[in-house]
Amino acid sequence: MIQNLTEHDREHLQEALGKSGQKVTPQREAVFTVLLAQRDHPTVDEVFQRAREVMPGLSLATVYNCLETFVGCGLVRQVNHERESTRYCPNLAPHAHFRDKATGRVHDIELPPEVLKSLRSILPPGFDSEVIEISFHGRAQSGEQTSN
Amino acid sequence: MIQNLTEHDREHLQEALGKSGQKVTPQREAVFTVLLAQRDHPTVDEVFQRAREVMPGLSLATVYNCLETFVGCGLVRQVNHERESTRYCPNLAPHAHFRDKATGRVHDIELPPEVLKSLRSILPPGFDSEVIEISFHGRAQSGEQTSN
DNA sequence: TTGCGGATTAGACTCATTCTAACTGATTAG
DNA sequence: CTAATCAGTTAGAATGAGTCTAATCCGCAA
Repeated sequence: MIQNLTEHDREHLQEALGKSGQKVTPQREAVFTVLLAQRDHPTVDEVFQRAREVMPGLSLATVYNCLETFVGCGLVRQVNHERESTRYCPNLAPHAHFRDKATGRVHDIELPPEVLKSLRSILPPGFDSEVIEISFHGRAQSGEQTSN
Repeated sequence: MIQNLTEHDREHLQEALGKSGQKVTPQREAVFTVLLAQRDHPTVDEVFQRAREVMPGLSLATVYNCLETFVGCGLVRQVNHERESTRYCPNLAPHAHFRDKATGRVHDIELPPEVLKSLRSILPPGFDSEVIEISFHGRAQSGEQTSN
């Protein structure tokens, strides 16, 4: 189920962590592996359950720590929808999120550069934004897949 | 500080509540008044504090109830930023939100129809969205006001 | 006057997240 | 080699926004 990291992914992990003076640990590797293995925007708890299959001693606190670390060094994005539990997403390309009302599932929606640009353009002068979050909420015809 | 509702606002409240078979109560009036008096995206707790000045017996649970009711009948919008406490906004025109990193304050950003349209257009067929939330996070030069 | 139903209330409860303090294990300094 | 250090990990306690529950209130209809 959960593959090991490819050489490429491991390097990616190591480089990103290294840049902010942090190390690859077995726990971080396990959590990162889980994120890449199934890109369905898991919650912390889901990551925890999945990672435990591979590393039974892993603690929830560590999963929180790892995910926070990854967010800090730009390896993954947080996805929030209203007050539901935070989800995590290893897709770094600019994209929006669509939450399906019926299933609760989250889909990535590609965000073309020109749309992103037009969004940035609505900010009045003096406002400088680093992060834009766009989330749709509605219904997807069942079977729609934008898993990515 | 907290004015009474104008005749117009009271009618607005009554009509919106009435449409979903609910009544104007003193508590709902107080909470609505607070929302209109200071459009700074207050949290539930802030609404609670402010409304209490005018109606000391008011309970927190009621504030939660009122706000939920208002959201339900389209009188106000919820504003969420990451996992911070939910804020409430009586601005019904389509707009985005900008959260100032430094102050935590939330500003409304006008959303021109064509930008909204271009956003909708990125949804693949089969995705049908009722709600779009757009939030910026960054710095506003101090003094910037988009209070509205 | 009684009964009904929606609204309100205080306080208990939930649950995601954060905090704390102890522990581990690798690396460095003496 | 031994000790000190330090990042990382861990279990469990603490936090806090939000929800639930059960009792009460209140306006209205029978």
